[in-house]
Amino acid sequence: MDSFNLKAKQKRTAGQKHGDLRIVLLREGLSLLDSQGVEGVTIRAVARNAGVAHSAPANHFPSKRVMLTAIAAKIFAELADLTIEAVTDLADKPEQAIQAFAETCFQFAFDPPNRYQLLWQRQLIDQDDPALATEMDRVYSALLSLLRQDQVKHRVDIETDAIAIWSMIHGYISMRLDGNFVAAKDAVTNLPRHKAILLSLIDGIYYRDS
Amino acid sequence: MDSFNLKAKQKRTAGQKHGDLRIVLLREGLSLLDSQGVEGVTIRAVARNAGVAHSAPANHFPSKRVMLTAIAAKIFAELADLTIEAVTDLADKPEQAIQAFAETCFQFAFDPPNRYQLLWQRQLIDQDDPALATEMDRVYSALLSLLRQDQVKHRVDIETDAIAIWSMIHGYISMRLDGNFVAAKDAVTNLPRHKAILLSLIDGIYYRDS
DNA sequence: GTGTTAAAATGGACAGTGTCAGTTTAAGGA
DNA sequence: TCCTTAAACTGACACTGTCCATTTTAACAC
Repeated sequence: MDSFNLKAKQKRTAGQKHGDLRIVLLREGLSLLDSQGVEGVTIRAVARNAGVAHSAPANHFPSKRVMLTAIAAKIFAELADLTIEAVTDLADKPEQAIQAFAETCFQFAFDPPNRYQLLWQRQLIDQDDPALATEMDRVYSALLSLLRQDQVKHRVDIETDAIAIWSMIHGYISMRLDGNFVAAKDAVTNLPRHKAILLSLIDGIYYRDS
Repeated sequence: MDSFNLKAKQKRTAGQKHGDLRIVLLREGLSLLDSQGVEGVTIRAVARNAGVAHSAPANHFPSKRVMLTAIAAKIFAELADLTIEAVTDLADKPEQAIQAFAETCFQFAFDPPNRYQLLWQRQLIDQDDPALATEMDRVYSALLSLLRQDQVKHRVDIETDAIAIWSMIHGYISMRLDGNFVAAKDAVTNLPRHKAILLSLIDGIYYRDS
């Protein structure tokens, strides 16, 4: 009933009913993504769940594409935070760092299973969006700097190694999310398959020419 | 004007105006996929291009999903033919065979760029469709039998190696098609990057423990 | 030839979508 | 107190996939 409420009021610009509809819309969009998949995230459904008119989101997102891009940026930011944290303090153990990086991506992609897929749907989001690109670069840079820090003589370009690692991680996740692979253990190593597939690649990178 | 025409007529069932609208629809659908991407493939657009009413396709495909699945099966069949042909006569040269298999996938995915993507859109097609699954298995089996034929002692399960190879191929293609990677040459080997990324993996598979 | 029949093609309708236009509401500054 | 302006509203539009009743069409039995 005093300065606190006053401040809150002062932050609201003219015409606003919610404190900040944009934040509410992003939250409801993410909720719909988790519960119904990306096709459940319609402008009108988001507006319904937020309790506003079907055209209210247009004031905050000029198109559905922009709204989905904003949701994807949030998801990317979370992935970037997790991967960067996972490889911290593993700079001198590149093989472990690669495994930790990959493991983080796997867990992130499989746990709430609809989020990861949105990140790569070019028809739905604008991958040139600056906010999105920044977060995407943070993930890729984490992997790249991890390879730069170690002392191994790379037979191919460091960027090629990074692309190889990322391609395998992303490819395996994509196939799993599409339902083409199932979670399984490798028959020889008894490791979960997502760990086992990295073995050959890491061997190829770190033990070649030896 | 004789038995040949008669046979053609006898094949047509009652009510048909086109010789076989189903085939025409699949052709127009593929054409729209190539020219406008998967979002251009609407039932009504396919019907328009085929010169029939918007509801005519319903007689041949009970839903859009089924129609897209049929298109995807055609695409998969072509990929299967190409990959199987590519590894023929390379049974005793597994490394070359992997490269040939991968190269075929790359070319197929990049040349008309919209076809490959449809194959993995679970929201759009039914990957449990028998016709589709059969063609999908032909591709995977080509890779799997290629690994089974050679005499290398695998440190991991053969299926794990197959999944690793396929994950990398599929992951790289996906990222390229999404616009996240660009065609480039590896700075060290001077190979196209899509060839270079396979090097580490093949090294890891065929030269480990040596 | 003449009906009969059943598949195929038709036009119309429906709910849902993204987007746009015009209108109303409400907060903050003059 | 009035005015400005951003936000939210109602309503409409074209488009989509899907369903419906109807009509057309070609093969078959007689």
